[in-house]
Amino acid sequence: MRLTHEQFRELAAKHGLAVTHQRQVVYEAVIASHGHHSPESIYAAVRRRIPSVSLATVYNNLRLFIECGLLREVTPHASTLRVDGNLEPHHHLVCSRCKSVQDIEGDLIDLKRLSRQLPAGFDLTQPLIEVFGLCRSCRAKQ
Amino acid sequence: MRLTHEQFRELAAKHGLAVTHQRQVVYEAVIASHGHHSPESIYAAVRRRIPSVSLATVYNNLRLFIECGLLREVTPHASTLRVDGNLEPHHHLVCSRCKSVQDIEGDLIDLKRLSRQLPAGFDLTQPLIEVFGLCRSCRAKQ
DNA sequence: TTATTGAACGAGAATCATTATAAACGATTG
DNA sequence: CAATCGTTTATAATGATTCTCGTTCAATAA
Repeated sequence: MRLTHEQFRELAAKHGLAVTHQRQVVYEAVIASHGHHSPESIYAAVRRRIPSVSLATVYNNLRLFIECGLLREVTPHASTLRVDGNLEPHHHLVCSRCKSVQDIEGDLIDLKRLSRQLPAGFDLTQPLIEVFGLCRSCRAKQ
Repeated sequence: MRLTHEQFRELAAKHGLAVTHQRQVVYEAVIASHGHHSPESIYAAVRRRIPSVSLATVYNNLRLFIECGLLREVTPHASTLRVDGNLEPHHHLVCSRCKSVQDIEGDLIDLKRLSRQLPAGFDLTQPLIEVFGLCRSCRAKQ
């Protein structure tokens, strides 16, 4: 805990973020709970240390941390359902900023190597792969 | 259009779906508009042919088509935000059914080959890759 | 240390996408 | 023709997320 404490102060300084108690605790809650967590579950953890915290504060700080690169977003798609009628094997190139999706053809992946690394029982029925980055126009805007 | 007409009747027969006018038109709207579309935009397209259609019908049928495999879902994550404090390079294995995410290590991808296929201007700042399939427990339930 | 100021916080309202419910409809079968 | 079953419609409900606004706090300089 001491470590993330220091770590957060450094990161905050580097990104010009004010170090508030709430931010510190939100950050520590994410780091302490390994895995991929929802705002609600982080809120629950933070509440144990700051009972008066508000859910909006958790959301605000998670967004802020993601934007600064202190955290990664594990759900980088558009927030509404998208469908694709193309059932041919192809992969997706997703822009982390504007959420646009482009198709790419070709075998990008070494399937043999991948299957060796898969955890037992995971079934790659239709190996759709998505690669994330910045699209041309978002990169230009930066 | 004639083609998707036939195509849909065949697909519907194969999956035991009733062929209703609304379904036909929803399916055709998705296929006709190449790309990755939201329920709202499909609704708009369908309305031009069936002004009385309801948005719920569009949602119902998109879900149905996805479950049957007539369409692919382009937003296969949990519907709530997830964050990850692990900034080390790693990739994700996502279960298309329960939306769980596991980490995998290793260079899965041939970056040289990938960069050759990238459209101009796309920036792979942090090449996070996600591979979709069925996790062990969802496969067991099938 | 204290005063100042802009940023951050908390509470709750508002918004938006999606799903559930119930009534009406339509096709099919007896 | 009546009964039935799945589909559609309209609308209500839900759930996640963002916004608003009054209050409080952290950073900075005196």
